[in-house]
Amino acid sequence: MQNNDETCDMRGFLSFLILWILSIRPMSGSEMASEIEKRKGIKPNPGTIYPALAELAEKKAITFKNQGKKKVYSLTPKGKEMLKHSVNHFCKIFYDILSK
Amino acid sequence: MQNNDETCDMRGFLSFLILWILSIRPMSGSEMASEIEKRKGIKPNPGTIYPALAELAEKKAITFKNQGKKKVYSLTPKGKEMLKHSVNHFCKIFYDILSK
DNA sequence: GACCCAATATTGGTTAACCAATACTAATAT
DNA sequence: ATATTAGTATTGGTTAACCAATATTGGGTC
Repeated sequence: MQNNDETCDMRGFLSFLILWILSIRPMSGSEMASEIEKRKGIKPNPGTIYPALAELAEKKAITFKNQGKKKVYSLTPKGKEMLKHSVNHFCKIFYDILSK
Repeated sequence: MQNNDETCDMRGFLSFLILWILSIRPMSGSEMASEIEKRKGIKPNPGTIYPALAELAEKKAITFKNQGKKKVYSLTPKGKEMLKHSVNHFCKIFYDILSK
């Protein structure tokens, strides 16, 4: 843990976060990284974000369209289902945090 | 990932969850494990929960009182501060999920 | 077409969260 | 006081999420 007072390093949440953010709006890998930086304060490395995107694409949770030199990713119907399921799980665990 | 459709395995959230649950009410390690099972659906193993509790105790985030054969853990002022900080971080990342 | 840059991809290695199995401890019962 | 059992603790090993560094690709520009 980088910060000694930080109990919540978000490890394991990256693909969840990706699906969530893509449900707000489609975007490219580099935009994703910046969006995640806004939220977490730490920008994921290329070696982190691209394999994560590749894995989600292989699972048919996301697709992309080439747009210039970027790949604009968006959710597939399967990805939306997965996200819904994960959000349910998430909320079951943390239901009483949101109403703090 | 156990479930192929699960994007959110909560790895890395255990100590955060512990602080959160202890802020609701003090409880022992075994009770913690059951409470976590209720939320996550998976009960953490002894080899997971007790080292986590020991680490938080060493950081002075929690203390305990012996009560029968149990150790009833509760938050210290420092633990409350850490939790507050972590909840802020958490909400910064996931602020728009809670209002789904 | 040669060069440059942004975006994407890959490789190799590290770390830490977690589990399974086993050991210890303390209270209670017989 | 011995056995039992719930609770707590430990040990050793596995796995996967992540990073740092490097490589590749694809557009634009001169």
